[in-house]
Amino acid sequence: MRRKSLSGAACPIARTLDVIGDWWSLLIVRDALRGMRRFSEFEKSLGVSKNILTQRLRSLVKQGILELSPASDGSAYREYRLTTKGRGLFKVLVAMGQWGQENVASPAGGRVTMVDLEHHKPVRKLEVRAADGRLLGPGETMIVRID
Amino acid sequence: MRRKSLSGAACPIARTLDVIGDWWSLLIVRDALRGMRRFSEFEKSLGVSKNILTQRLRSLVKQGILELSPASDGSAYREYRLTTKGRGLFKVLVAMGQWGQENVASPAGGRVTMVDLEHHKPVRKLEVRAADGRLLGPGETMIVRID
DNA sequence: CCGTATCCATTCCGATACTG
DNA sequence: CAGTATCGGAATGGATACGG
Repeated sequence: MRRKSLSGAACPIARTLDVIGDWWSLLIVRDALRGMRRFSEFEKSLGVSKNILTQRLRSLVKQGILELSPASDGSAYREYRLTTKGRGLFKVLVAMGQWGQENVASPAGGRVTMVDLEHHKPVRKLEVRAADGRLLGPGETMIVRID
Repeated sequence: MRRKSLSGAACPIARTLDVIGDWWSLLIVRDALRGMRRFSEFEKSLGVSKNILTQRLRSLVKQGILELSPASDGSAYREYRLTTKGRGLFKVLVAMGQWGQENVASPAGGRVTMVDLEHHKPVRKLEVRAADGRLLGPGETMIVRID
């Protein structure tokens, strides 16, 4: 039988996995966040076959994570651009990247520890204070969203 | 042919997906973070068939995300407990949960906006100040790790 | 209760050839 | 360049029966 759909799950994590919980989607979003927009760019970066890439791109467009627009360089082709919804996955990718760097052996190095999601670039210095006024110290970790 | 392995990828996101980028692993980790430890608990919660669950649990143990220990209640069976490495995925799950709540229609409500990873519980009030001294305001979002 | 073993359907993925 | 069409192998997932 086929895989159960999680789209109606009460848990938002399950619903997220239902949308981007496959092998390629998040990697496509990662590349899109890096600025890739063209079919051939994704194809070369991922080393995925054309038919699979077509499937995944179509699915991401359908989900409202990517959208198609005319090419910006005047060529006859279209581009895949992230929507606001798609850019929201940046946080998920940052978390996965950090975990991977800390927990899965890598052939190379590099670290990003703080990221300003509004401007999509690293933050060098940041002061974080807890509710009781205490200043957070080295080693402490948080995910923060300002409301 | 078979799926390419991403285990040697330079990108830590790809390496992470190589470890937990399948349909069930993150949901098992989610349940483990909620306190589940027994085979039957996962089985009931996920509605997954026994053979698949066996496979996934074995894989997670092999990856060092779960570990087996004797049952704490005196029964003859074993428990699956998260390792430190496994608990590190908490951040990934929080990010996915937030994205799902904001971007995928749900049958129910509920929100968690700030989480203290050290104590694994929500934070009610938090003040965040950028490098230039500016106080972050409503709507701004960051992922922060104190170094 | 905690799996293992088997079977089957579906899906995924890669390779290749082809088209406008 | 950007796909579409088709193929086959492999992995995935579900159901069920069985065993310690």
